Amino acid sequence: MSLATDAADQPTLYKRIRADIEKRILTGEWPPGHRIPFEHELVARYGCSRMTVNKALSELAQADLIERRRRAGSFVRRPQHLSAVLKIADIRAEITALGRGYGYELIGRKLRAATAADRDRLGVKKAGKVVAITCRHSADKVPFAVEDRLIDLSSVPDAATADFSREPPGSWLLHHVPWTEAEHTISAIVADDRTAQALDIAIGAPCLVIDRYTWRSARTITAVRLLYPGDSHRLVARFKGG
Amino acid sequence: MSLATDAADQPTLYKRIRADIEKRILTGEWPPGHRIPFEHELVARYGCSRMTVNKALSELAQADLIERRRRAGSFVRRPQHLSAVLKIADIRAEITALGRGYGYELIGRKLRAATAADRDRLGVKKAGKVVAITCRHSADKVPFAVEDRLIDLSSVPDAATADFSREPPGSWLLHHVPWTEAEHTISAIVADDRTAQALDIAIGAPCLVIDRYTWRSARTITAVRLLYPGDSHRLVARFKGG
DNA sequence: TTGACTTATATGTCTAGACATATAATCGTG
DNA sequence: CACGATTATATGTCTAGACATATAAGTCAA
Repeated sequence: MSLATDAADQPTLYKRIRADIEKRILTGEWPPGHRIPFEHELVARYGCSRMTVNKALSELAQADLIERRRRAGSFVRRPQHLSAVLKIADIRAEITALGRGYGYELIGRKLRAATAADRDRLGVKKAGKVVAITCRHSADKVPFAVEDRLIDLSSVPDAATADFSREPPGSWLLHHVPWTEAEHTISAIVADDRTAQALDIAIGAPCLVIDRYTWRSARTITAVRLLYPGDSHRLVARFKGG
Repeated sequence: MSLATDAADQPTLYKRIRADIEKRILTGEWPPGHRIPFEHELVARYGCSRMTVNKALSELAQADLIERRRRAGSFVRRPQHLSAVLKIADIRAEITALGRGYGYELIGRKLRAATAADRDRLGVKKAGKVVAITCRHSADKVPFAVEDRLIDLSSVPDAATADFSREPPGSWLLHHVPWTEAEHTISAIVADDRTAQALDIAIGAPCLVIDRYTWRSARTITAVRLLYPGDSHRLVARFKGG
């Protein structure tokens, strides 16, 4: 997101092209919806090959600054305001990567015909069976997060027989089911009786909540709610422009 | 971020390569620090040109999943754990985009020599003056968030004379100061007396907290803490694989 | 042992083409 | 005029090279 355009900072051509366009977008000179020049126009303007321009535009597209449409051109996207993007990952990998000892406990597992609440939560009209799983993840024996998950068995039949007493469902799903879309919601709640006990915190203590829904081409796979102790666990992200 | 590797879903080669590597990273098969195969090895394995492999790896690097080092190779990055990436944007634009009426109130503004706490919060050794701003954003007259901000005047001298009684400091900064790096931390707290009053919620009610630090090439620009009512406001992100 | 120099190598960027593909725009027909 | 078929075009992907550049690793001298 650098605004610099001088050759000293942007030695390479494609970065300069990218930065030039980015600047016009960020300053509002090219508002959302504005069509940016066609590749062949930029090729002419910068006197380079199409691949160089394409690399610049592809990166802007990957960063969601522009949207590219075949035959139509490339357009400035509406800014994603305060949208949060959480990389999908399973908690086991997260804790292990922190160099802490990972612990897992299956608290409950139920296989049942989907109730109205289940269908609502999964966002499906009619559902057959679902698996409901509650489990706890800990780091160095300290409760790290509690997980409350629903898996749609019509999308993932194998989940009916998977052994979740040893492997966390998140890890299992990541290995067995590819996903194409996910949605995250972050919010905050105060711990109720059950949550407080599971996380070993006081009733009324703040909790960070992440709700994640995962789809595979319009089929719901799973809905999961993760509860973290809000005053100890923090989600940190650092990112760079340029 | 799809994990699919079948040709039906991943028609193009570079996406398949990217997905294959991503899967190994996300499942933990290739842990942080692991060196992924060299470009020429992937070229041999997939039987394609180097540019195709390079495009796959470049995108993974842009997504911060891997780090590329000349002469050394490409390495799996430490996951930003459950890292949250919040696109920088100001609340005014966010509320307006939701189609709701934006309201703004400056609660307090102080220009002062930086105290020890200020320096600590801004992460600077010695600082001259700072501006401390407290304000409230509302959507359709309902409190949306309270903002508590510190601006380093040695980095942004103009902020001393800016009129924050009408324009929110976030919007002002976005228009006046380019940033190169930002860090976000998300956590949860329960509302204290002052927060509860500002957000018109009960004391002890959950609040979502976003702390944001912004730099411009190693110079701290601003530190801001945003408090949202945790049970009403939600940060949502939807993203796609592929 | 240490520091300076050299070399090998993996990535970084770029080219001038190619064919594929989605789709906006046009044309033709009922 | 409405609607289906055709065409033109911008992007999507890919190739087989090229030279640049940062740097890990090895070499050699003080």
